[in-house]
Amino acid sequence: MVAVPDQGGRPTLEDVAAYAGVSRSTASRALNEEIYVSPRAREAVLAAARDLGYSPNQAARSLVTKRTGAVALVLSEPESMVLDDPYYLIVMRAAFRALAKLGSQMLVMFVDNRDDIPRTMKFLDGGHVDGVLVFAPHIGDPLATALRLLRVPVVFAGSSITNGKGLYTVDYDNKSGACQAVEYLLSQGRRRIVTVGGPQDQRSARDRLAGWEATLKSARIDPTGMAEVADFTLHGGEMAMRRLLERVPDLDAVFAACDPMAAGALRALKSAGRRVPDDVAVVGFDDNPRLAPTLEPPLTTVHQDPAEQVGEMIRMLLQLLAGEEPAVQRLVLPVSLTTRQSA
Amino acid sequence: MVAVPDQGGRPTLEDVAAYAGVSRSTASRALNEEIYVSPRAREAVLAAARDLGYSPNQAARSLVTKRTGAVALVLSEPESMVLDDPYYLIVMRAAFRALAKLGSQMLVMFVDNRDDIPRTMKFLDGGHVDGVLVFAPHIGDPLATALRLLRVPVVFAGSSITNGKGLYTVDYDNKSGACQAVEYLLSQGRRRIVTVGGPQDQRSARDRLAGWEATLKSARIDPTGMAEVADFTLHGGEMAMRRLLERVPDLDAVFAACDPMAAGALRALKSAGRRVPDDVAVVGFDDNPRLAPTLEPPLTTVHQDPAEQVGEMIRMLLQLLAGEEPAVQRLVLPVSLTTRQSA
DNA sequence: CACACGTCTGGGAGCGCTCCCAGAATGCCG
DNA sequence: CGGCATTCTGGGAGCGCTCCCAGACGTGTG
Repeated sequence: MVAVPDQGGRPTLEDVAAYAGVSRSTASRALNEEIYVSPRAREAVLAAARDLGYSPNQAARSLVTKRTGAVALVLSEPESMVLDDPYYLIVMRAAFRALAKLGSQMLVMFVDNRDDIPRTMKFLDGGHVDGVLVFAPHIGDPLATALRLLRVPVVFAGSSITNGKGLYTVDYDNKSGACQAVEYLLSQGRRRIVTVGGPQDQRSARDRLAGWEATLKSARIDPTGMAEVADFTLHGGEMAMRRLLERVPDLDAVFAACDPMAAGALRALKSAGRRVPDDVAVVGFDDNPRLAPTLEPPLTTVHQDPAEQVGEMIRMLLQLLAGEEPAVQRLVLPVSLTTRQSA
Repeated sequence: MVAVPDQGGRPTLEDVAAYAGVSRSTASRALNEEIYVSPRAREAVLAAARDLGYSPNQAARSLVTKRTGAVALVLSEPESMVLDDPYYLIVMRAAFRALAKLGSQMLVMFVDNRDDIPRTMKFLDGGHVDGVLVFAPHIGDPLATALRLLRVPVVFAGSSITNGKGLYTVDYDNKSGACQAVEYLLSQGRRRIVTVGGPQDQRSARDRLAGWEATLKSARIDPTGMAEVADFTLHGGEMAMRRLLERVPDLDAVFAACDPMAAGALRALKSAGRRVPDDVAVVGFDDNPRLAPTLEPPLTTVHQDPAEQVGEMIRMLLQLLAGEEPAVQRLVLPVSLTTRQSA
């Protein structure tokens, strides 16, 4: 905590009341838009507040209302991964906007590693925030387990945390998205459909891989040896694609578990002399607005919107804060395929 | 503001004191690591706090100390620009870490457009934060002007805001960086040195362009027609490079005002059949750790570290909060060239 | 005209903490 | 053993706000 210089006596509610010639109670009522205030008094108070440049002291208010007006957004991801992708930036902005609309502030907390956990927990449990939104995509993230013990409501993104009730999550239907992608490829007559999967310590990556495999199997196609796993980056995707080209030279389609990896696959295919979509069809996952439409050719990909996800998380948190029980504890949002030129 | 369920009586300082068999004052002293507490009492209080799961009420503390323990990080940039670049993500993480070390929280606020300004101002002036860190790179940003009226200390990144005292900024020496880049190219025997400049509504872009121009002139080289301006993106850089290749076919070096644009230039040069660095030397600006070393060939670029900048901003804010006058109001950090293979 | 009822107002209490101050306990000196 | 500094302790006040309650109005009803 840092020192603070004298703020030169900013006006209090009492000052406003005195200036307006009413009592503190009436001033409070006027400012909080309550009923049972005469128009005359209300006007006077509002004018006084304006004249004096009054703004209420949040600490004093919190002290009695037991609300902080702040929600924490916790991002648990090693630094290196966060920087490759504007994903969290989209999430942050969406969360900020949605919370601002509710008059709440967004408190961002990063958790890089185990050492950060105690401090984070202590803070979150210290009554500084009304609720917590968590992005902890990695299966078995110790933070996620710890967060379950919190006294404030918590809503998780994704579904890496599985057991236990009183656990609230919002996730996209990753498996269904993968199924749709593969089914689309099948419907186009593709049969040698390989995949570039994501890191298997993440639920979403696993689900996408499972969706791909299940759909192939139900079409009586053997998926053995048709999958490579990479790290959700462009470079990783490119490398994985090269390995696939070597192992499955006659492949005619790729399902990549995220758009950056699809971009990498595209690059590998291009340098191998394969034409997209003529020789090989490519489908991605994310529909990243900065990436998918700008690729060459524009990418067919499974559409999802992080902003929507955050919105649903906040809606759920709001219900918990109001003491209501959300209709579903584990919300799964539908996804659909956006077709462009790559497949 | 959102509703909050009953928190089921979390323990207060009074509870801890009673449990430990001491007074509220002693408990407070023990918890705040003050002097004049007997070891016996301290132990008892600490144990009690642990047993009860006590954590102090921040609102109550703020009310008397006049400190919130929070610092706002304000990012004024239209949404579209933020997403291309992990720059702000680096800034946020660095700020978060530096503030966490001081026991302060980071409150992130995004400002997309004019409409956001009144709400932002109202909040910042409402005593919710102890100080404000601002990234508002665009010259004439109305937010920057408004922020000057705040009652809490403000430190700006960059130097787009120029007039007025009581104005605190931390910037990199953009002009010097550009000079170093161009001088290096000159020392390598390059003479036809073009530049891909950044958006000229940003001080940093202007300064880099000015540095390039001044250095050429002092080497008695006419810069006329040797500059193109783009939007700090890879794609913009590629387009600008193409225009330059058309207009200045005999160019032998490029100074790009940021790394993504240098990457774009590299791409344009490659597709034009120019070899780097044999035919054309390329120098960037930023030394983006995710980009510069991974390009083909690895990029020679002007090194700067956003984390260092944020660190200095926080240091300056700390001085202001302590009521001290910082040694310099407008801190300019030195930059230096990192040479790799592209030049 | 008494009474009830809805509208409006002000004062008091209290949220949980830190700070100040008076005083108790302790140590150490001559 | 008295005196004095030093260490430690507890109680009171008060930060600025919201909420509760008692009471002062006004208006309508029997």
